[in-house]
Amino acid sequence: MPELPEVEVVKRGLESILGDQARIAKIVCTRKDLREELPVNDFKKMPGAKILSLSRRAKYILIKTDRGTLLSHLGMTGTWRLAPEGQEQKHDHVYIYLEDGRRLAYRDPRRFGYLGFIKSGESHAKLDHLGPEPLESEFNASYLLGALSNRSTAIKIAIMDQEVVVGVGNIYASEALFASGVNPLLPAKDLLKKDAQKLIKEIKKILTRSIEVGGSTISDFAKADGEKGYFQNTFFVYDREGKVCFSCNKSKIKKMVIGGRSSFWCPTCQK
DNA sequence: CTCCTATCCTGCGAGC
DNA sequence: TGCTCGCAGGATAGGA
Repeated sequence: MPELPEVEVVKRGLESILGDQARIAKIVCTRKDLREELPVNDFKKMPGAKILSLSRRAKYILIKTDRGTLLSHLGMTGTWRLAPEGQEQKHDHVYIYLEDGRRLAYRDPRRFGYLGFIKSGESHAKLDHLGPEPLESEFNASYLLGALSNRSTAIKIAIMDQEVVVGVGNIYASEALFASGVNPLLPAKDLLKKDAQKLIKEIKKILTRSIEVGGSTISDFAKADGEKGYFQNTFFVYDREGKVCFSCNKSKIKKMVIGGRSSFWCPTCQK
């Protein structure tokens, strides 16, 4: 499901559910691994842990407790939801029981997701080597031009590389490139400064707007539970192969697999 | 270093 | 209707 906006909204949903008083009663795994092994031994130490705060880094959600931090990545199909007794679903892999009787379920059919544990005061390999957050000021044109200066790979692949900038996935990469008029196949190092500025502005704009749209559904946390797809966003190019471009009203949207991922663009608007 | 491919896994919709 | 096939929003390892 998720790129950065979706993860941010799930994080806020969890935040609103958990508040600042929640304590974990127990964590139960219905299998021993997702993509990687679940930290079942660390989970065993969690009964009684107080949840202190929720945060997000890249597409990871961090659930900080007084016994360490749970690290969640939703992969392609991961979802968190409130799951009262009797509302189990196929592919529920982990349940977090709260002391107040509620229960969170992590469901992930494809199991591309990840659940890990960070011991208090320690770092975690998954969080090393991540590029800047796209909505922070450090993600700016001079940074980006530097990061791309020796990259001959397509710009679309480059902006999806989490070491360049985090959180931009396949859909928003296509959308941001369209909005900034940059051809997705352009060698990254050939990006002009003015286009870098435009691209950064559009990435920030698109991600911010998507968070806002998703945020409006937060009160109904069930909606943060996948299946609904992205936030009813109107995509300008994504999944619009062969359809007329909304901007120039002339060209048909092209599709090409770039770096193994479907990519969409307007040949007129993106030279 | 960078680049490129394959791969993990299930579900769904298009097409026959 | 039922079946097969291709594809899906992520991330990584490993080899060139």
